[in-house]
Amino acid sequence: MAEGLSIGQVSERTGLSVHALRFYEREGILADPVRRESNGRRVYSEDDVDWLDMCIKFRSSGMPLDTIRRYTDLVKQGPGNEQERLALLKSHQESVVAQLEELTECLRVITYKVDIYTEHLERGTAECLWVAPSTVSQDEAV
Amino acid sequence: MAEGLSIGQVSERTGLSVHALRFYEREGILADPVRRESNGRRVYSEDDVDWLDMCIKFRSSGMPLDTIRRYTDLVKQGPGNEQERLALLKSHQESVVAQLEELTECLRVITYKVDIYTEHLERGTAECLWVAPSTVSQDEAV
DNA sequence: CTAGGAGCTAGAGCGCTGTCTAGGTCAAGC
DNA sequence: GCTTGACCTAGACAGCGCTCTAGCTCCTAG
Repeated sequence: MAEGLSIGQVSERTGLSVHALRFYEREGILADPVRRESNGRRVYSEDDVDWLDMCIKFRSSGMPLDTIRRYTDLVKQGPGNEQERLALLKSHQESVVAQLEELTECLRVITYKVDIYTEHLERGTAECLWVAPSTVSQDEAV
Repeated sequence: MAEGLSIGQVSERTGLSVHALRFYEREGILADPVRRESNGRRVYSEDDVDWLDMCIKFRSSGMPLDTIRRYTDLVKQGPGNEQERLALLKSHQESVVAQLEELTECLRVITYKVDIYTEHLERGTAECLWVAPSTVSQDEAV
């Protein structure tokens, strides 16, 4: 907070492109409308960076910008709507748990296939034709 | 395989829309070009459904259609490229593991926030102004 | 004989999330 | 004075993954 950060610095620190940073601001995803220098350049605070980091977590767990904006609005409105914030967070939490379950199941299937191919290749090193050409679909219908 | 399935039946069983099924076929995502009845209608086999189920697993773990098509092509080519198939599967497997890690970290953060709000609300049931309006940003810079 | 319903193709359109361009300002360094 | 580089705005464009429409063919039931 001592001096404030330029958009370029924030881009480096968050990993978001400067384009994305301006885009997020237009989309109302930033807590405040972002302070400006006299010349119109954006000045970000450490708090802004923290907020962005949280938004990145939201995004990368599949929360749409729309929902992030709704959450941002709730926070902007100030105290009194904690119930709503909590509801939003909880619902996203559930969605993340569901995603984790689905991903885990996908991983199970993929790992099964990886194991099968690994085994096949270990066995038939020299000639890969361990299986008759006509049985390819069965091979793949694992 | 006794009689074969119509696109509508496959849609029901896989959860993909008929639009999506035709789209996937155009995109070369199906093992074979899908048999047709004399009148041009698609006839799917159980194997096709199995293949689609696997594609759904791929998709829902973030594999782009492009990559699914590459994998499909490898299988279409028949035996001899198992190394490549395995490489593709392994790389996707890694990506899924990475996603799981990221999601887990997101969940950690979100759960932390959920817990904080829950605690706050349990404490200050009556008046929600347990925190001064000016400290909202700190509140949110968790 | 007619209406519905399922299917077909080709291709347009859409929602989301950015990314990039054009055209400009400003400040610092050579 | 001139270049360079970071920044600005408004708005066009892009990629992905479908989704939908138009206009058609069939088949079946009433």
